[in-house]
Amino acid sequence: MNTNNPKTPPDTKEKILDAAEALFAAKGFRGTTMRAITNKADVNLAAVNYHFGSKQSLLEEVIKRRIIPLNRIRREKLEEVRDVARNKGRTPDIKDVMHAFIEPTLKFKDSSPGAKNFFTFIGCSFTDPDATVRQVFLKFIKPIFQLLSEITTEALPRQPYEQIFWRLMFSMGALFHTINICGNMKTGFMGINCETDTESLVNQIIPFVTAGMKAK
Amino acid sequence: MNTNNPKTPPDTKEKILDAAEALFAAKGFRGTTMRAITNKADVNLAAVNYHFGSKQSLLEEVIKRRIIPLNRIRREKLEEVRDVARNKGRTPDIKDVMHAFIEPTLKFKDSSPGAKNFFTFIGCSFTDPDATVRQVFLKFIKPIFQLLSEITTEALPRQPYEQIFWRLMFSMGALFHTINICGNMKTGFMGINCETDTESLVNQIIPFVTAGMKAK
DNA sequence: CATTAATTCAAACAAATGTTTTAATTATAT
DNA sequence: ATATAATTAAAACATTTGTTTGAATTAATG
Repeated sequence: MNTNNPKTPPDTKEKILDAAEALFAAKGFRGTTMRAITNKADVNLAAVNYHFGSKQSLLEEVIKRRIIPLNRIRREKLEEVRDVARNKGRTPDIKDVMHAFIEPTLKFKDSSPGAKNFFTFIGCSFTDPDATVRQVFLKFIKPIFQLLSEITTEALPRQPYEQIFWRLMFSMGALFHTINICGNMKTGFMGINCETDTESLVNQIIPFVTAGMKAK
Repeated sequence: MNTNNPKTPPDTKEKILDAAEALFAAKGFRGTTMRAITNKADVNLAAVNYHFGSKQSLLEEVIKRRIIPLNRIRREKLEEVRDVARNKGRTPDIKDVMHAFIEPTLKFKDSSPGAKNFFTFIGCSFTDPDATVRQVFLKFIKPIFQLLSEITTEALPRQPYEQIFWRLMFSMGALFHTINICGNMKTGFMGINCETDTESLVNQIIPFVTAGMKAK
């Protein structure tokens, strides 16, 4: 058995994960067939069931592989903002809070070639009509969103929780929609080249959501 | 032939449209089978192919039926904001522009029982990984988005178009995400009852996107 | 080297899919 | 009422789906 031996060339398991990730991003979970995955990965059709058990289990592994490190980064950045503020005896700046969540999320796209596909997949999955996909994502997003909403509450102590909740939802909507546009409409949309580089995209979205969170 | 005779009880075509709409919203286009549609509509399996030709054509009819009247309302409201401003020799207020687009969109949900399902379907379709669904929606949304972006440019003449474009994207993201949450997470999410009434939802989102559009 | 375990492979499986067909039924019009 | 068109119905069709099987092959172990 080859459990991540760094010497050998791309594992069968890894080849499958990469292929599935790319196809899920392009065609969705339901739209991706086992045959498409195994063809792209250049492995036998039975390999997915042999190594992962089922298509559903493969989905979970595809998601886990990227979301766990991504969530660790987001958690670190969020906690840093909170701790720095606490040490100064202040409330966190909402702009820093938004930045701590959004920047690593968008930057994540550039971290590796496969991450870009995953990034696209995230974008559609949060609103996937198929509960199968949505629930797997929600399971991983819920705790980090919990932390985000706690720190946001500290940053905006005068706003009622319901308002904070909805404004965070609006911000997440803006973020996920952006992620999705980058993934799906590269060919341009309404006369704009959507291939804007990540840096300037962050610089666009942060002022928008910050102003939105502070509104009125 | 019964082409919308108001006397007869629900047409077969209409029963199919209603059933398909509800199922597309709940399970997505790919996740909905012809058998599920015809069972729910209580018609014969062959009825969809007889009346609509194919599943794909049915999809287009489901979308057209609601999006055309919805777009007419949005267009009217947007043009009114533009014309009122012009008659006063002023630039439109961005808050009014946002309101003209968002309010009828959200209110549309309450216009009829079926509209609520369609509403949910809109939410997922804009980010559907399946190009089939996305393209049908884009075809209908593009002209109205064009108008929105023109009037927004009049309202914010000092912002570069690229910035306006992205901020509109963020606003659309917030809106679609909200639509989707209302459709899919009725059971509550993060300790908040997402069944907020439309009126207060509008009152939440308008200040958010308005502040975002004006930021800096 | 021999033996055992792990992996790959081609083929087949059962279930589900959108669509078509052909006959029965219902409505419409002359 | 009769002929004609429109609709419904049950069954079958050809594909495609995820999964399983059992033999062949490769790698690991003694």
